[in-house]
Parts: sequence; structure tokens; C-alpha cells
Amino acid sequence: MTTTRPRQGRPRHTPPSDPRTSAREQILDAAGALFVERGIAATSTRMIAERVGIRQASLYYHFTTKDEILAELLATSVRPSLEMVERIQAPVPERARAAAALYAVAATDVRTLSRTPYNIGTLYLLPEVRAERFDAFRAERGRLQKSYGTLGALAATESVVGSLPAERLGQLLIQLVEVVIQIRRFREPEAADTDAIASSCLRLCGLSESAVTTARNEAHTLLNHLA
Amino acid sequence: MTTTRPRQGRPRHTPPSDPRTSAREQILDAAGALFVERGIAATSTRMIAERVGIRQASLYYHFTTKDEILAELLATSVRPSLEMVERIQAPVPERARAAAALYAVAATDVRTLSRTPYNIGTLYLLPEVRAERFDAFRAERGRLQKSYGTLGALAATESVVGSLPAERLGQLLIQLVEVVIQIRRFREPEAADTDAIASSCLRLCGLSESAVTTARNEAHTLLNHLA
DNA sequence: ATTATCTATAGATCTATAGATAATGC
DNA sequence: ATTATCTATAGATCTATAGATAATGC
Repeated sequence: MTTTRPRQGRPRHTPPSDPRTSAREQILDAAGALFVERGIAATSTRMIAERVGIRQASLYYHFTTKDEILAELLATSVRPSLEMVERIQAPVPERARAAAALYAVAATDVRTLSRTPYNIGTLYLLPEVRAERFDAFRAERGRLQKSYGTLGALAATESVVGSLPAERLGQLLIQLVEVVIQIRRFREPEAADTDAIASSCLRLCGLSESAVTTARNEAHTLLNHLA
Repeated sequence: MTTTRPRQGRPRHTPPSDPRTSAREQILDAAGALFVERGIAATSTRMIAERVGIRQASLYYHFTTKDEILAELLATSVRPSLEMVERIQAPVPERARAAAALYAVAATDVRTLSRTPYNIGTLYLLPEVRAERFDAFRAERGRLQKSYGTLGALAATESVVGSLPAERLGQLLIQLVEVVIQIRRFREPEAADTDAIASSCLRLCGLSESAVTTARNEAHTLLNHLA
């Protein structure tokens, strides 16, 4: 029945629930969930270890410091968005398709953030992440914002472009997309949320209802094409 | 010259820089700034005391716990917005002026958040505030969101109302307004930001450019009227 | 007498290191 | 031999309390 697959190394005092995932991954999962739920400074290495089922000191075999755990979480789990955005954005410098591309990017990003294991987007908002140590991560985030700004400026009506420089537009759009992080604090996001947010991005750019509808349809085609 | 006004009680080892503000206020200011900058758990009572210029233990003459400092910050400094919003909203159930009212509410809220002493809006985003102990505060925030939803639903075009229930609309609008908290992390917000955000709220509701222009003008009249 | 501070400290953490130990791999 | 854990612990915090002290108020 309970075929506990033996690993190398001294056995844990509590055997791992899933022996297939590596200890490193188990630690990242536990830490991610706790950081999001309680904050970084309020999460002790002991809590992380307890959730994994190992002793506090054993963490240090896999990570040299608590900060390194955070750095790894930021570097890997965070922002597969950027890849996707750049993939969608790349073939779309033509003005006509910009609205569809923006919808597609926003919708994809919302879905990504909806599905990250433990609402990890929350980490962006924590003060600890502002330390210079993590500026590689923040640079990535800046690139994403820039992409939103560029795409938004292409899609927006003239009067919106006139009153909103691309940089500000990007910040507004990304902020709107990230409402899904807040939603997840209370309930599971649904498909309707994704559409509501992506459509709101287009309306914010000044697009009329019919333009929004067109873009929405084209976006679905675009996404199927990429998938 | 340096007329150090004597107070009651044993003198501080470092005399207060401004003897007019009460010790309690000095503590709240120091704690607020540090909580926002470094996070709550990462801010020790010693750091707060040091910034005030008193010994760590002396904090406990004014507050019984560190949490009580946070509770007071949330209760008082946070959200004069709610009052203002309800003042603006009250006389405006007529559909025609809803857009102007929404603009006025958003613009006021942005300005309020721009001017709070130490970007205190950041506190909302910290995990510690999710503890049940602070649900009175979160209830206020819910009321604010509801107001945005109601006002937004009144102002929005039919097709937007059809696809976005008031509750979700409120969440999107408040999220948009709070982008100013993120902006403040990098630079001082300007008047252009206020207009950009308030206008974006209206566009998100599906309003055309001319409707946005009209609402903006009416909002300024409305605000002058109330001031 | 009252007030607002101070000094000193208990007791509970918390992070990280040192060195032992119990498995597998070869 | 190597790997992944364990136990034990040093040293640095951190929060909160006890009791002393130096002002003003009456």
C-alpha cells in the first residue's frame, strides 16, 4: 500500500507526503504560501520547515539564507507573463491589431495570475521586495509595464493618447490587470473576471463598445493561433 | 534661541525636535513611515522609538502593544476618503450627474491618497492587516468600494452595466484609483495624474470622450460647490 | 501627586552554523 | 563516499514588564 520510496540521505522525522517533488520545491511552495499569507518578515524559517515536515536547520542545506528563498520565488514562479506578453506583442506592430493584442495580453496575464500556485503576485506588493537585492526582478516588471504602455498607446484613440503618455498608460493597465490578485484574496476568479478586466483595459484606452467586441473576437483567434 | 519648552515627566535623553506635537502623535508618525517603508513585522519597536527619540520601553506608556499602534493608524489616518465620498455621493442620485460625481469622487480620493503623510495607503496591502482584529477597518473599505460600484453603475453605459455587475465595477474602479499608491513609491504624483486616473475611471465605464470632457467640467463645479 | 520618561531585564523568539547520523550509490 | 537529514546551540534579536527617576502641577 503505502510504498514509501526511499531516498538518499538520512530520513526525515516526518516522511514527505509526496516523495516525487524535490525538497527544494517543497520548501519553495511552503515559503511562497506563507509569505503571501503572513508576509515575509512574519514568516520564520521554522514555520516553513514545519510545513515541509523537516527541521528548521535542514532548510540551510538547500538555501543559504531566507532571502535566497524569496529571491528564487521572485525569479522563477513570478512572471511567466513577460514571456507570453512578448510573444503576443512581437508579431503585432500593425496598428489595426493592437487592440486585439492588448486584449489577448491582458486576458493571458489575468489567467496566469489567477493560476499561480499561491497567489504569488501578492509578493510584488510587499515592502521587502523593494530592497535593491531584488532589482533584477523589478527590472522585469518594468519591461512588462513598458509592453503594456506600448501596446496601449497603439490601441488607444487619439484623444487618449494625447492626454496619457505611454508610460502612465502602461502603469494604469497593469494595475487594472492586477486587480485579480486582490480578487483572489476573497474568491476564485472566473472566466467572467478575465473578460471584464481585459475589456476594461480597452475601454480605458477610449475604445467604443463595438471596437471592444471586435477586439475580443480577434483576440480569441490570436490566442488560438499561438496555442 | 533654542527655547526648549519644558514638559511634564522625566525629560527624554534626546529632547523632542518639535515639542508641540504630542508623544502619541510622534510615535504614530514614526511607526507609519516605518511600517510603509519596511513592513510591519520587519519594523521593531526599537526602530520606532529610535526615530521618535525615546527609549524602546517608553512606547508602552502610550500604547499597550505594537498592534495597537497599527490599529490606531488604520482607524484614524486611513480613509478620510470615505467621508468625502459619501458627501459627494449623497446629493447625486440623479442619473445625469453620476458621471460628474464619479469623476469628483475619484479625483478627490486620488488627491487624498497623494497627500497622506507617508503613503499610508500602502498599509492596506500588507498581509498583517488581514487579521480579523482589523475587520472594522476592512468593513469601511468595503463601504467605499460599494460606493464606487453604485456610482459607477449609475454613470456607465448600458452595455457596460450589462456585462459588469456593480460589485465588480466598484473593485475595478477603486483599484484604478489606488494606482496612485504605486506611483508614490517612485515619484510625487502631479495634477495630471489625478485627471488621468479620474478620466480613466469614466472611460472604463464606457463613456465617450465628449462625455468624459463634460463630466470633468461638471465635477470641478461640483467640487467648488462643496468646498 | 502626577506624569512621562528612564534603566534593567525576563523570556521568547529567530537565523544560521557545527558536527553527528542514517540512508543510498558505487 | 555522498547525500540529506538530524540534534544542539551560539548569538542576536524582539516584546513587554517592573521599578526607579526627574520633571511639572497643585
